Amino acid sequence: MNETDFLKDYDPSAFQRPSVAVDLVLLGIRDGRPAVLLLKRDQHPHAGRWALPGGFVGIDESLDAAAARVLREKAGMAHAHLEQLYTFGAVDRDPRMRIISVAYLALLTEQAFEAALRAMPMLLPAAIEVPWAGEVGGPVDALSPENEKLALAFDHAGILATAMRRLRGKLDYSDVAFALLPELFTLRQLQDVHEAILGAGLNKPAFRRRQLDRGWLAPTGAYESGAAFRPAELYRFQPSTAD
Amino acid sequence: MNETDFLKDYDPSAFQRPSVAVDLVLLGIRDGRPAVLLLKRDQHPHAGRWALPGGFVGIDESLDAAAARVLREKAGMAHAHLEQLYTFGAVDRDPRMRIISVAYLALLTEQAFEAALRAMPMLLPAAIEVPWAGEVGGPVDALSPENEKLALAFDHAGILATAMRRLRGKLDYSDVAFALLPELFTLRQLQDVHEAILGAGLNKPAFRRRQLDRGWLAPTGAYESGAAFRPAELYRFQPSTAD
DNA sequence: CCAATAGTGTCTCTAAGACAATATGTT
DNA sequence: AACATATTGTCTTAGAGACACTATTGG
Repeated sequence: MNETDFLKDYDPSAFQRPSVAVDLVLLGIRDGRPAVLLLKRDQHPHAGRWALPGGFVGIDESLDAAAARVLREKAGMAHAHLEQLYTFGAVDRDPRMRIISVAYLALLTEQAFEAALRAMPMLLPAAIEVPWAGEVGGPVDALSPENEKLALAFDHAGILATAMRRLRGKLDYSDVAFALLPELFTLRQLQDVHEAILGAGLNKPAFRRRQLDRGWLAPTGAYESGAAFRPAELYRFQPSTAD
Repeated sequence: MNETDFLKDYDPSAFQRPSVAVDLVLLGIRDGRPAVLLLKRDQHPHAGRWALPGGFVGIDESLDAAAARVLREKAGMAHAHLEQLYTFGAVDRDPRMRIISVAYLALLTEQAFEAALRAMPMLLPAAIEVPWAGEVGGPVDALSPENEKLALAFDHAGILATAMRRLRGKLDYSDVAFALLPELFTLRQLQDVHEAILGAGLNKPAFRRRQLDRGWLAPTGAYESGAAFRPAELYRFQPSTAD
């Protein structure tokens, strides 16, 4: 071990430290498409571009706590499914200074998504267009309500692409889909969420079989109302006891 | 936006910053079991416990570059499969000061693992015992060459568990297994790697079929030598062109 | 009864597990 | 030839896709 290494290990405070931030991908389903909530930057750098809501991590605050705080402060939301996504640390990702960003994925129900829009009117709901199939990855586009491509700030387009890849990847082996649905939902709604995330249609009988066999769905005996046709049964998500 | 937020956004340098480090899970297969390279801490805190090799991230160094540097400096290794794992940011994970650690998974071939041991004799090769089945997760143990449980420093046991969960999770849909094998290998060696990571035996004909159907394996026409029985054909990993 | 969607039955096809047979090196 | 493992064949079974059929509600 040379002297520089020793000093680094012994007293890292002698070295310049990067800033650490969290950025949130606030994701929901809107009009049958995945959508994200963005903020317009009004200052340098990237003024006029659209950014993910974020904030610096306090010195006495865990990463998860910082993400929960940003969710509260920037989306007016007390709770949501929140999971760490990836940490972005390119040296020049922010031209002002060295900022390492820990990206989080926040999953919002349709109701929560709309509530956030009402609570924080400066948020823009942007549809996410995922041109690639499967879980392999690639770039994605964020579209304005007028269906125009939005210019994203910093490396946030990459963060968004990472979020979609993660979501597609774990959709069918995990329970994330339920984080996008209300307490009670029909099998059709569950399938709609899957299809929106995957960007592809699914086989109905096979989908039903698989979901019911998984043992996560508890039938309530209640049925949806208001439809002009046969109402569907409402289910509730019941985390498996065996797992 | 209140004044505090404004100041944070405008001048984060006015706030205390955490230190950022990378920690590496140097993982290979040894004696048919997953193994990791550890360093004994000789100083406070956690003196006497075993830690993952790590180092602070330089102010002009990307996270990936920092991980590659630690790989070079602490394992004497120029190249290895290196992927970001997860970022650990509990406030009290290091009693000295606030240190956020970006964990990386480094996959080493058996030859590279032994070469690292020769180049850096203070590294200890510890077998990893994974008591849980499948990809669900849970704690793991690190065993000394004498098969005694090792006390790990900081939250490194959690990092190790995360590494094993990640590895098991992506083993059969990704090409990570090949990062643990030499240039040329037999199907039995490939299966051995899978079985070591999964901690379970696999059906031989089914394994062969699946691997060959995937299209990643290029037969070389050459055969292994030195065995006291029928030699197996050697294959080479050929990244798929279609993907 | 009609429209529209919920929910089910059935056939086919693919892929995995189980098990065993055949192939081919060394000694 | 005996041995040990490589490689292949085949049977069975589980699960997905395709497609069509029945069920139920409002009008």
